[in-house]
Amino acid sequence: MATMKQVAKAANVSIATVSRVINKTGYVSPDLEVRVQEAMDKLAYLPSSLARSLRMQETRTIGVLIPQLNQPFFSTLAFAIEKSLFAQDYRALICSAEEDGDKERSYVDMFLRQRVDGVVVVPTGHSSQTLLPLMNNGTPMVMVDRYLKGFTVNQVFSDNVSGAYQGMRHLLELGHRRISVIGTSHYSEPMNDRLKGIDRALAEHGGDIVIEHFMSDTLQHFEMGYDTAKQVLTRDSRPTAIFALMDVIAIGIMHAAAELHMSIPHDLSVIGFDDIPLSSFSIPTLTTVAQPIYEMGEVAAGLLLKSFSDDVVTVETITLDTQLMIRQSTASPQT
Amino acid sequence: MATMKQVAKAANVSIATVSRVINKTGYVSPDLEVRVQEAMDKLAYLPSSLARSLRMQETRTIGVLIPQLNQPFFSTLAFAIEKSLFAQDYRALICSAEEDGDKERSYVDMFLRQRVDGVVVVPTGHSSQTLLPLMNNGTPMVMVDRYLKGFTVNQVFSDNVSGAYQGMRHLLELGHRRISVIGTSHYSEPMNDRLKGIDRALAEHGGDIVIEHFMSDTLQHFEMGYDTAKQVLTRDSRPTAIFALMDVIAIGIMHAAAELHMSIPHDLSVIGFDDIPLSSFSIPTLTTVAQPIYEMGEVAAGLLLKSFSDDVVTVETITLDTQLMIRQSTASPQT
DNA sequence: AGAGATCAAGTAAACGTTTACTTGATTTAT
DNA sequence: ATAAATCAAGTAAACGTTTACTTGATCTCT
Repeated sequence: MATMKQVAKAANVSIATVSRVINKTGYVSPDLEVRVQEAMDKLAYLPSSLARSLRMQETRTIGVLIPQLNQPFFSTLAFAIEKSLFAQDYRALICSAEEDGDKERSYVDMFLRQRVDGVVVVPTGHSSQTLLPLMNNGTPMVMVDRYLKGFTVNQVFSDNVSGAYQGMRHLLELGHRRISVIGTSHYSEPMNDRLKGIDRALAEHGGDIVIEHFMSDTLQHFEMGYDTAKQVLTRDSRPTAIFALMDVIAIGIMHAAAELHMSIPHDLSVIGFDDIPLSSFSIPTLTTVAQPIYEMGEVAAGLLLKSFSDDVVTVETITLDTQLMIRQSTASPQT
Repeated sequence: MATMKQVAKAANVSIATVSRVINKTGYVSPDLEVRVQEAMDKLAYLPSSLARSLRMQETRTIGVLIPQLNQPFFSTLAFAIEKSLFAQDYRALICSAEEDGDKERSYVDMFLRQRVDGVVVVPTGHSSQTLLPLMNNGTPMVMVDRYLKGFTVNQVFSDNVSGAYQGMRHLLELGHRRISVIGTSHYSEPMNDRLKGIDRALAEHGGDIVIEHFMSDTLQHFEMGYDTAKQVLTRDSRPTAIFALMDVIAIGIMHAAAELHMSIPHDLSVIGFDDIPLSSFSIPTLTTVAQPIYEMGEVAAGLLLKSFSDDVVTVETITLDTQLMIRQSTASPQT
């Protein structure tokens, strides 16, 4: 790749003039301008972001750290963030920690070395230590989906408590009294909130509900739902409904039910959480609590970019609404 | 973030010594070394990749350009590439062109500005023009999955022809004679190869087969399969089997069949292509032609990195084997 | 003991930009 | 007509590294 110096020589001007043409900073006479443009075209010149970033002390790059990219919810989120950032002429460095604290830590290091202007992070939650270097460095940060106590940063969540509450109410209103909850213990704050919402619905309803929780920490969630459901559904007193704390888990559950020749929703109701695209195309379609995934990404990106222009440091927590999507996988239990 | 100069001052040595400690290049006496280490720890110093890249004329960054990240096949591929690169201490700049030539072009520009050391690309195929700047710049490149005529670069494919051939033979051996093929026309080279494999199986079999192709170019593939299947399955003479050229399409097809109260594989056989994780968990599980997605990513990354160390420029084309995964969605047709 | 070799550590140039400052020509005002 | 103001374009410093080259002390050998 050519350099500015070479362009300057080809156009027979100084490098300052070339820079001014590129960035439209300062007046350049028309004839010089065309000479510079022609030289750039001829040399297929594109300015070095490297040199520019070094000089400007700004990289226009944002670190995006996700716990697990091979999961529809997170890949959609990352994708939404990248898209929003790109539209504002920022790059995204998308990384997957794979629920591994060490990997997370090493990506944080990488962000610092790359001198990213900010980060959007969904913490693994393995340890709040891993993100501390970013805080100490004063790197602007937005946390999405999961939160970490002791970090006062911008945050974007969906309303997990109210979402789970709605979902549970739906099951209770259908008449279910024996219900299992299957979730993941991986960094459990949003999971805890969902359990909290479930508890609230139970408390409100009162009485005679038999409920059991199964929290596992397998990484492959299809399988996790499958394995747990197999176990739960082959016992003596099986539940009439299962609340899966993630859609991918629900898919695994439905698969297990099919294998056991149980028909959904006739023999078993299943409700999920997230509303990944697949949920509208599973068989049967999945009743679920929709998170506004795309919007979460957009809001997170917006919040971060806004914090760049703000001169005072403000910390915001934005909670987005969830929505119950009633589809085919839930019905009243057989009596 | 502190700079090397500040570390040098804190340790009371020259910046050259600091650099030598960091990179373990050249002998530094033990006492100086600990002083430098302590200074770095105290200042939480991490070297600037920016400055280092500028000076070294190497960024250890690879551009990864994918046509559509919100698709399991591609996101898995991107993920595999990132993982392989990271293990070799290279960063990945993952971008999704969303099957849009302009977006692809603008990411190519970004790669050049960022001075990436190489690229791994699955072209949208909208125009070979978009990738030309990379070629002209001499950026090392590996193409995966889709190919572009006129580009002599390293390539990694799976054997689409043979895969589709195997898939089609499977259907024919089961006794299907009326078969529909549903695929996407989006950059169609791999799709064409799959059709070629299908044709070969037909030719070999001879005679009485009724086959129809439906190639669409919708971006949301679940819906595409759904819409097309709805149309195909409600006609007078419906096929007894559908070959979906991608698993995501097959999912949509199965959903349409369910809505039409057709049982799979009893009333309709469906076979897919790709073997995304979901295929083992759909109901019924999906017979499909497996591409070694993860391996494709690893091989592509390896090929690129190898080309860095090679002094002579060689061009390799690696074709990986596909494998027929027979699951529940295919059976002999009712007679 | 003294010359040459060895080598630890420092100095400074270079990577490719941006931009404050300088320069010298042209315009404006008296 | 001349001094001041304006302004287009150029010069050079700075961003934070790496590394060729320099320096000066210590070691080795006769």
